[in-house]
Amino acid sequence: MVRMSGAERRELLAAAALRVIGNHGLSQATTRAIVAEAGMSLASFHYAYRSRDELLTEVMQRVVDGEMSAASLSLKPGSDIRNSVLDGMHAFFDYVRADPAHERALQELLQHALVTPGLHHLARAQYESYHRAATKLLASAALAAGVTWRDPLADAARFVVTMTDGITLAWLADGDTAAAQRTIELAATAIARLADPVPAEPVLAGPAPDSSPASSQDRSGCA
Amino acid sequence: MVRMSGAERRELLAAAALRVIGNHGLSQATTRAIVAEAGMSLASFHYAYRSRDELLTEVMQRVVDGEMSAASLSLKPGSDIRNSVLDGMHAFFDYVRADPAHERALQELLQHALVTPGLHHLARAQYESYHRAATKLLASAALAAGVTWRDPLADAARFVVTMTDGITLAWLADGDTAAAQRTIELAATAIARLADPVPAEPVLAGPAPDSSPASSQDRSGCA
DNA sequence: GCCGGATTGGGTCAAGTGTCCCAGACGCTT
DNA sequence: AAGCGTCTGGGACACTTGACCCAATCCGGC
Repeated sequence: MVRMSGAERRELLAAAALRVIGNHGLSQATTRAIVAEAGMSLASFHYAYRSRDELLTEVMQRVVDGEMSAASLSLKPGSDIRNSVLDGMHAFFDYVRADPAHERALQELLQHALVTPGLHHLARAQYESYHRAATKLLASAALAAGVTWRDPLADAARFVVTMTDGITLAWLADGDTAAAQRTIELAATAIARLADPVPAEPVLAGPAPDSSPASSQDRSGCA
Repeated sequence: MVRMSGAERRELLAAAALRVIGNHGLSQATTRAIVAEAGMSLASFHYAYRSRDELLTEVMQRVVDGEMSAASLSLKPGSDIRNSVLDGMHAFFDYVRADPAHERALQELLQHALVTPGLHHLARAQYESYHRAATKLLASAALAAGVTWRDPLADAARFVVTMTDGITLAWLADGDTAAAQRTIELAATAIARLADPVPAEPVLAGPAPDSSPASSQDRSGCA
């Protein structure tokens, strides 16, 4: 097999690990299964990582850093806050549907972090990054739509992540896309209702925040 | 060790399996770990179950049947639909907080069902039972509060489960009880807003539906 | 062209795992 | 008391796993 640097191999192994976890579960993500998925040998694995635990910890760290996160919740700037949120949640859901194995992998890693001594902070960090991403998007959407959030932004962000998590879990379980989309409608309404219109006044023109669905940002959805 | 019937032993092993899964993850739920938790020997295990897979499948089936489900979402009949929903969600959350390992076990089993050939139907059945329980509770609450649900009951129920799932996941990750309780407030408002008051007319007296928090019913919350 | 660090393929080992087996004990029925 | 079905403790076996090892190869720098 072609030689490559340790850093490159680490990335390929981390990506292979996510695919094996997502398709077969964490139990089946043995070192042999991961190197087979990556097209490598065990020696290369241990050249790149000291242990399987080190690989899993790095995969989780990369998820938290956003390098391997799930769908970004994004919003299209628009005049109507509800449509903005709705568009963003649909884009998020399209991403989930495009790669459900990825979502399952994130869930498995979250559970692993919750029960593994010394790793709980990664579960917390994962949700902090989800909440941060949601906070940014809600701030951008509010600016674009000319609204303010009545509740603290952190609470609204948590509310958004609550819904994207719940929508994802139910859909992974029952595959009912139409029902999930109806839930998204209800969720968008609920989120939009947290907003108040800004009193009418001259709007200061400025560039719209960059929040395209294509950007690979921290997600504010489910694990 | 005291002798007992096969049926009794099956129940004890299933309960022990849930505890091991919740505390250490599915990977660590080996036959030896489970019998140690149950205070039995391997021979007793294999007297009760043909294999580890059979035990796990039965545990999941029992979860679906509600025998080992999570917190029941319950509602206190009241005049105000929002307070009814709020009370119920608080009761649900209290139950989650009382035994987070149980919630983690349900999550692990759900993920296992999602990736294991032949078991996906159990994941679907699990959510169907959650949705059924939520549907029943929403119907009872509406009757008690003198409201109707604008949207189809199935959609409202799915919305409820979406929120209880999301609230549970975020709390398991970051342990922020106060934030979770603020999310519950927002969720209760969002759910209550799906209701319309029934037009004023003589109310036909009838027994209030049994929906006490103590009853061990199918949950309508997270996996 | 040589050298040395980087990287590799293939193998090995100890530990753990799921499953199976068996002699023995227990308890109920006759 | 005997017989028989049920249940048990302890052990064994084949397989898998994570980690480690080593000779060999590759490739960049000098």
